[in-house]
Amino acid sequence: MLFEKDISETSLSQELRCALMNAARPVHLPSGETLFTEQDTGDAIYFMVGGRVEISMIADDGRKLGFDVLSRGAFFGEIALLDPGPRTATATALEDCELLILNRADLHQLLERNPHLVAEILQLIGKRMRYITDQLNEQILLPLPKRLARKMLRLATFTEDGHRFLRLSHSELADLVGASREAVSKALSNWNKQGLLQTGRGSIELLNEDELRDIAGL
Amino acid sequence: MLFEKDISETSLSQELRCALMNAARPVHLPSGETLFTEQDTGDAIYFMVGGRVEISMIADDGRKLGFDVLSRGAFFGEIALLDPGPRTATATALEDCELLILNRADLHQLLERNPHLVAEILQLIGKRMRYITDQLNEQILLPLPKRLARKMLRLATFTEDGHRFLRLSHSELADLVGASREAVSKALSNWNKQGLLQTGRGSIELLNEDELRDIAGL
DNA sequence: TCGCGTCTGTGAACTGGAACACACTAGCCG
DNA sequence: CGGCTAGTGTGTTCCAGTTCACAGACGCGA
Repeated sequence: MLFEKDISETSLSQELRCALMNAARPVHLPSGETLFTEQDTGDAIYFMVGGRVEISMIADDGRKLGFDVLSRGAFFGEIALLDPGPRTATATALEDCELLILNRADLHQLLERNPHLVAEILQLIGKRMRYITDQLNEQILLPLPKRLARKMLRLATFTEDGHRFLRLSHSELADLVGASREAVSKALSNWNKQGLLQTGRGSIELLNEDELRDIAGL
Repeated sequence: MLFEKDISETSLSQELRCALMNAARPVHLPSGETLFTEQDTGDAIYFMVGGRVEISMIADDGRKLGFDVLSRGAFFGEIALLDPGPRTATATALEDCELLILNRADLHQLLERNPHLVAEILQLIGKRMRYITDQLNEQILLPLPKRLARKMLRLATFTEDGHRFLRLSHSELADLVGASREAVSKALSNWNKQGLLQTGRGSIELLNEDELRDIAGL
């Protein structure tokens, strides 16, 4: 269930990509900038061309629940696009980002002109719902180590030398799995000692992916 | 964020309702019967005409996480409709149910014939995503009492004498808020003593809705 | 009417993970 | 270079909620 892969650029049809390029407006989002927060209104969806964006939700007590870290090929903001109203999450740039923005009116115009794209869009939305549902499942039913291993496997990107690694601090990871920084640190340093991975400042390299997959129950 | 109300029959346009009635096939589902489970494949969506259906997810260890209890006016099964593949949850009839079933091919035909329904469908899907996202939020970030109070307020139906009540056992409720039966029993009997509600065998009547709403943080 | 199974109330022990409290380290900037 | 600010490692305490363990209580079926 590799979400990023599923909706990566390659998973969009040539046709949809073209249509989007024509209908959408390019935007630059500087690192650290917040694109929108919960309670903001807005009816635009964003497609990522470059950079990394974090999607998170802030609780009343200030706790932050990270939901995802997205990069090239992903999209976000679809809920308010489909159902106008407050956004359900906060989107922040972890790095300088290049985005394509498409608002509600644009979407409907696009679909009117290209009715055969409806099916593809609906399927994309379906995949997204699948992913959110899985998250709900995992966050509630799985214990921390499993959640952590899964999240790492999902977010890890490839280096040129074939290894997989991720550029996230322990506390960012903690937010993403709904746990405390300390708990994540402890799990990671255990796995470090066992040689499953190699922790560094703000980055983690996966050394034994199979074993991690095993821990994740995959 | 009353989901049942949002997508209740009244929230569907006259037009969409008519189109559905024509395109969809009526089905009867006897009490206790399971309509589909996770891993089943299927590409149909179901609209509820009568009865109650429970949507739940089963963990590897057998634990059950209830997701929702739906009644007249609600729909479910939309994920596999939009994105063919395994179902993400299990649907079981709590009572005898009357349903309308619409499969993927039917949907696409319907949308081809009535392209202006696309917008409404997309919005319905958007609302559903909103709801699932909220669930994710609440389940992870809120403590048990809050979750419990919210769930009860959401699921309570009206009696003829104007009170609100729900027909669920403590363990069913526990599944729905992702907690143990005992924890739910304890919370409920506390509130019972405080006069906020009246517990009975398999049913709960809400006496002080305002106070409960307060506990729920709404 | 008597069971027997399901639902409910409530304790007691246990535990995963949070919160708190430090010590230590790597980089960054003046 | 020295100091300052994240980021990390690890121990201790604490607590919400689980698990286990019963004891009623209601209600249905024979």
